[in-house]
Amino acid sequence: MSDVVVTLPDGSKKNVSKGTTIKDIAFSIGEGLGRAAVAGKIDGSLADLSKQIEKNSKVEIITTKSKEALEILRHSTAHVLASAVVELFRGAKPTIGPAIEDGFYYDFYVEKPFTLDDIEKIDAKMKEIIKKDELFERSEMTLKKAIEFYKKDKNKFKQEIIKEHKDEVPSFYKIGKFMDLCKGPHVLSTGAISAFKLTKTSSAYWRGDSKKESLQRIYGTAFFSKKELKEYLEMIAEAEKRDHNKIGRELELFTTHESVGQGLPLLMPKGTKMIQILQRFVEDEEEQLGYLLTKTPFMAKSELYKISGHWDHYKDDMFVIDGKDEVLALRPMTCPFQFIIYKSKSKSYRDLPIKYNETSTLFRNEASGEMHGLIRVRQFTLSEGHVICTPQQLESEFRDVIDLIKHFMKTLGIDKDIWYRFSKWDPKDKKKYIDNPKAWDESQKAMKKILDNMKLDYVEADGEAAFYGPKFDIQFKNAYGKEDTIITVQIDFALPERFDMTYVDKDNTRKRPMVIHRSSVGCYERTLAMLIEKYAGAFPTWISPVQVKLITIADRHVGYADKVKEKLEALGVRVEEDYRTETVEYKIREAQLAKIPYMIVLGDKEIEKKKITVRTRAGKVSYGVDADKFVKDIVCEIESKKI
RNA sequence: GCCCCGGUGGCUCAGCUGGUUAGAGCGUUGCCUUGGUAAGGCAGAGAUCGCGUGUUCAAAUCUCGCCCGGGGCUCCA
Repeated sequence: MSDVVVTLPDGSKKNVSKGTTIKDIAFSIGEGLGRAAVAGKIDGSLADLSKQIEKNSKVEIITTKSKEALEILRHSTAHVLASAVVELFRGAKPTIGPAIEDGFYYDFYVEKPFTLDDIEKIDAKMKEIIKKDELFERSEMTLKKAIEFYKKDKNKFKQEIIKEHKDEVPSFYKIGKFMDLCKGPHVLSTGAISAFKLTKTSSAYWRGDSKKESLQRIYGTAFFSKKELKEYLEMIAEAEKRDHNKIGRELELFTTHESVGQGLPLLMPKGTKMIQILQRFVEDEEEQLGYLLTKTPFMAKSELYKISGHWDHYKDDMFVIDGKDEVLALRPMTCPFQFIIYKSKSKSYRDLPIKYNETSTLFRNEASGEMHGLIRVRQFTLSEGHVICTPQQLESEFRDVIDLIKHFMKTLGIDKDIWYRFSKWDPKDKKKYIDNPKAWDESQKAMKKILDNMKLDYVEADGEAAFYGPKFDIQFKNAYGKEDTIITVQIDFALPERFDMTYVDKDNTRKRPMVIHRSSVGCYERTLAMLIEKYAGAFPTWISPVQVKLITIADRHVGYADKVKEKLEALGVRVEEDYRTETVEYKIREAQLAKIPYMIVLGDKEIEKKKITVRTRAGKVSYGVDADKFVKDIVCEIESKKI
């Protein structure tokens, strides 16, 4: 048999006979490598361990340590899941089952949705398949045969996939009796799957299109060891303890009530206090930067939204009101209102840029399954603003906006928890986007150029733009790992024209200004949610709704405590008292659970010496502290907004 | 809008293969007690068991519909 040369990643070459498998190569390099091998790469493309080498090529061994290996394992587990489902549920049609960030899922077309019981049965069946250690056997079919195969199986989804990839030879993987269309690669056999867990079910649309068939999705995850799986599940449980929806309610920041309605949280005094602090901070900082505050109506006639394009592109998401003689709608955005203000008087190039901001209350009629705590609501308050400028000013104004956002993120201590996304339009989606390909192209190019000039690190996303222009989004992940946009900055080419906004330039001609739609801290509700999860409720002092908790040991200390409280409050420190007849340790514990930055414990000694005892929430204790000095320190800390 | 899970005093939960006045802990109210060491003592208040409907001699428990909360899909600040 003739030899072929394989080149390994370290550059070394190896002569092997034609038909040698990747697995053999791995073992020939070393016993350990052989056992750790999951798959391989031939000339850069992934391949099964059982793949035979046919010609001179570069070969790489993928071991359990690499990210790709984990994806292969998870995707292989999805096959096992599909095998179990097909065996247990007659008529279940497998569709797709990819590996995702933390695991995998598989979508099935079934008559009846899966219940929790079904999941248990599927789980048990999967364990059986794994125990049998079935081989993943690869085979190929002609296009015609493959379609025939799925015609017989009445699986139109797979047929659709095959037709979409009609330039490729359809490959199949078989475990036991279950054949599944798949590119691969997979682990050698089901026995390689040692630790998996099915995590949740949901419905999902075929091709992610809500007009297409509803499929049943099963999510799961898999790891190379039980220990890693356990650690992962513990990590998830830990993250969920930070869930703003849980601790936000526990800390009495907000509540909901069924009689108020979905997506309409009620901010309680403490939550409102936090938002007030944030709002004042934002409005003051923006005023320093030349922003002009506006206050515009919560609703307008449909005419306004027809001009802006909301009526055509956004109506489904608006609350439309019957206003007796006219049709009104609650505003989903403030831009049209601020544009009307701009237009109320003619503008010279000398006036630009004009920067309006508004702490605007917005209403969006989200689909009923969308609402989530403070993150996704039907009424929210956005730090919204519009920079109206000349095209020449666009780049520097855009930079200023980003700098402002960075400043706010840093102040809130979340600058390391966010990342950037450049959101572009989808030319195929005529309903969602204003149809003006030339303008889209120009504005997207303009934004990309600015972003690249600023050397910002960002990911690109298609079909995520606003209906009127591309967006630069600041993204974060919630306690469950779900991604959300916290802030967005948009370059708008469409609305200045629709509203016929102009300015008179140096040459005495009317010109079209550019508009930057921007937020600075995002919407207050969502930002609050993010802060709760970031700090697990233990907020930096300056934003904490209760900064100091006053704890008395016995009733006779209450008089003095009141005096201390007065002193603190006179200087704007937010104090909460706890004069109940409970044990001190219990009160302190409770205060710590409530994540309060400082606790003052008062007893006879403190009163005699006219001093206070201060404990931090971390447990650090300072005895005999002068109350005035403490107040000074805390005010200093708040002023510097140190974390 | 679609799928799954849930809704029992302010909170956390038990009861839910239908059967006497619906339980517990925490919280809360009153009195007593108080430098306590993960919860001082005693007494009390507080629940149309999410709402409606049906089945039944009988429903917190079973049907169906609706509302709200949660996890996903779609969508999105």
